[in-house]
Amino acid sequence: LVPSVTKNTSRKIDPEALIASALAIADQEGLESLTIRRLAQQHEVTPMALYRHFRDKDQLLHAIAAEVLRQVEVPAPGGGPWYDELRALFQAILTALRPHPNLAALTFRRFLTSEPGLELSERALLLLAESGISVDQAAQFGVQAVCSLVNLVATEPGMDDLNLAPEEQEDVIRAKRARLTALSPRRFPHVIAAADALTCVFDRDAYYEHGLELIVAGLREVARG
Amino acid sequence: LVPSVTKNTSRKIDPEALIASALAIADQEGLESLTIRRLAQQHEVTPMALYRHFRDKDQLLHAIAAEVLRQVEVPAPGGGPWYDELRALFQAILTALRPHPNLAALTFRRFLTSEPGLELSERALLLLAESGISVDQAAQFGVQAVCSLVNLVATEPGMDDLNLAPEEQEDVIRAKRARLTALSPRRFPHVIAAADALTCVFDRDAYYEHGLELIVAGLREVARG
DNA sequence: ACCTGAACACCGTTCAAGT
DNA sequence: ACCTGAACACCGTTCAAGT
Repeated sequence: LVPSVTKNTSRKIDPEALIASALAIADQEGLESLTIRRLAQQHEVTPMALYRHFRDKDQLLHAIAAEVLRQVEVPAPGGGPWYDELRALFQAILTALRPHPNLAALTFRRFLTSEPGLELSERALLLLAESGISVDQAAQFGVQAVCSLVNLVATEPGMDDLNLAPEEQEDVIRAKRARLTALSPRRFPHVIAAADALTCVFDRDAYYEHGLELIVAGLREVARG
Repeated sequence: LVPSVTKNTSRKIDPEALIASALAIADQEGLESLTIRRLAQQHEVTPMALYRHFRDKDQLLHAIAAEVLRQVEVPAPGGGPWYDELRALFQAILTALRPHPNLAALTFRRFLTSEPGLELSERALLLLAESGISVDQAAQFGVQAVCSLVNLVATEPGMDDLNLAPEEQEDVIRAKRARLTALSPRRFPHVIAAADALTCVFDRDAYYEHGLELIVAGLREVARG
């Protein structure tokens, strides 16, 4: 299913090609399809050959998560108030994460354990420091905000089974909506009324815009004291 | 390691005891230790015997997540403003989740697919409707807030390896902190300054209080327009 | 109705061996 | 230095059989 971009004929593994196809597999078939054996097979190599390049599977996941974070194009400082700068930074992170919804959740733990993640964390903490809150509060709120950001992508409604065929995907969404609208209107009137929005995102850009606004608004408000 | 609370001598499976020990295993040894085979062994029964009570593993996970949500003691309506009522509801959810950090993340998907989850969702959506935002926005913001809530518990710093011995846990935290403080002070001054708060929560109650405040403050602010 | 036993198709990973 | 082959200790799950 996944087109092997670089057929390996030389029996030599290119570590960069390795994480590239790892990314491709996870994007197209889901994280559970990304296995050592599968990846080895795609590179026409023994599973054990990969262990020459990655200590274990966790390090492979670390590498692809770091790769996604590396693709964030950190905006140049714009001289605006801290919350506008922070919103721009978060926006850039969202832009990098959105093509990889299956990997988004994976990146969270790498914000403090990878080079590109640390770069982003440093910048976020700097901006939060400008807000006037304490260092400890900046740390907690920053981590919480980044977690929300990541989960905005990872839990986008209707993305649970992104690895299915588009038509099959529609069926799943319709089924979910049906289960909600079939509930007792006496007990769950608000759930029923919100069934559409709870099961599917119509305007994706608006979803991310509003989601980001909720995060930034919260930070602004707690910073005001 | 896990004391089998109910030794099974009758070769009959009690489904309630099943999910009880499933909860115990996940709590004490982590979600990856909760396997069909392990659970069957603890009940002195063949792995396949469990399939008489659960269609597959996902349904087992659903059952234990729903059980956690069932333990939420929904506060009685207090007549206060919507945000105070919502905070009280979220507070109650946190209280139920905190004893089960390894299961918290699992509950997110069950807020709309289990009886107790729907009860909580209905109440949250009702309160958000009082805030004056549209039904669709209430849906998106509600889902996002609940996700943040759940992740407050699931990603509490220093809880990554909760299944380790307390002393070993301290070592891990110290190691993480050391990796941060060893960074270049020129490139990552704010990360270094925040190293303590980024790796460990000193005052747990304050952590949850502030985290909850950030979530509610955001909702209040976007509701104001 | 409920449990057993053997088997299948997978995992990640170790270890010794090849070149 | 880098890859192979066989094996180990696991998974979830199917299927046919027992009682």
